[in-house]
Amino acid sequence: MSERAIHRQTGVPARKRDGNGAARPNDADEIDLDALVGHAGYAVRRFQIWIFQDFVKTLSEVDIRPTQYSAMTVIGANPGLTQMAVAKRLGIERARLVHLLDSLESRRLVKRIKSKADRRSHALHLTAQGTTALAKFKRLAAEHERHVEAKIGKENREHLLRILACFT
Amino acid sequence: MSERAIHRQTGVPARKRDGNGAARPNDADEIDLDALVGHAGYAVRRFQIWIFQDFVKTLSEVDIRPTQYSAMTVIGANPGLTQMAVAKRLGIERARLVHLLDSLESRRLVKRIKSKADRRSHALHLTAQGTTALAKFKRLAAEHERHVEAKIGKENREHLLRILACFT
DNA sequence: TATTGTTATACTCTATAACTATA
DNA sequence: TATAGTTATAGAGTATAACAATA
Repeated sequence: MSERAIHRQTGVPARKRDGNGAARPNDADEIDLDALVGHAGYAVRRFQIWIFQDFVKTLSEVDIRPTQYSAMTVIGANPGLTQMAVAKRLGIERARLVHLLDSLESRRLVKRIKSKADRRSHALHLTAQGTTALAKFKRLAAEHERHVEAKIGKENREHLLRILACFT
Repeated sequence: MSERAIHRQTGVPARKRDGNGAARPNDADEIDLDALVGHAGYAVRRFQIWIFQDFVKTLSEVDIRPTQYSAMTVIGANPGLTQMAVAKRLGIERARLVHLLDSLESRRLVKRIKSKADRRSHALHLTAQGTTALAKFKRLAAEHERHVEAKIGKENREHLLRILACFT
């Protein structure tokens, strides 16, 4: 056996020459991220992917994704909002919100009511079923939040929320 | 003029009844985010969108997006990496990386070299032109990073990097 | 004229599955 | 049989533009 480091899982040499004159550190923990380590955006993107996947997994039994959850939460707390208001508040394209509400409405979680004051717009409400469901979604989302806490630490999570409060 | 609060920009009444019995706080700063304020994922998502857009805008003159930048940076610092190694290290699907490299290769920024050691794989390198270009991309990315610093503060940015270091 | 909701299009990104050529 | 790269597909998300109904 060579004196060269062997990858723990694959048993493949961690580094070798390929005949093109370049070292090939194809073992993930040896690859230099270079400038990326100083970019907040890179860390945030990786974190966001982790959070997204944990959220989807934790709420998989109710089949609710983050954007659906955020829309229902805002509608639940502010019954009667128009689609424009929800879209602006959450930073979602109004065209995108149409499909999102279509899916929630077809599941009888949300309803659109024609506004009498401005007949162009809809007043958004949770259905009775939607209200019950949202309570469960919130319990599962709180469980997801505990996963975040376990991953980065209680104080770090709270600090993060304070740092990013200006974006909400 | 009514005594009711008027929206600063639109001059539209901030709150009104729509005849469906529900208050409609359709003014963005009056809408209650409810449980969302306690979710790290919501804040992170909003932050990530802001960062993404600022990055794309700051690097628009060179037409480079965050994922392209991260791939070129890693290839530049680790010449000879295989596609699999880059994909795993950056958390990109290997199928997605194919198209990403196609576009970089067609712009003569990156080249694939058939590996002699394992003829299934490619060794990735920057071209001379790619090396020069990456230096400019890095200068612009540093400028973007200063925008982040200006937005959340120097210390908060550094703290954020430390908190999220475990995801890079 | 401007706005709300809608439809449509295009492009990015994520997530798979399957194919090929190699190992 | 397993892996690297590729191709293809589907769904989510982003970014536009245009249209009908209404203001």
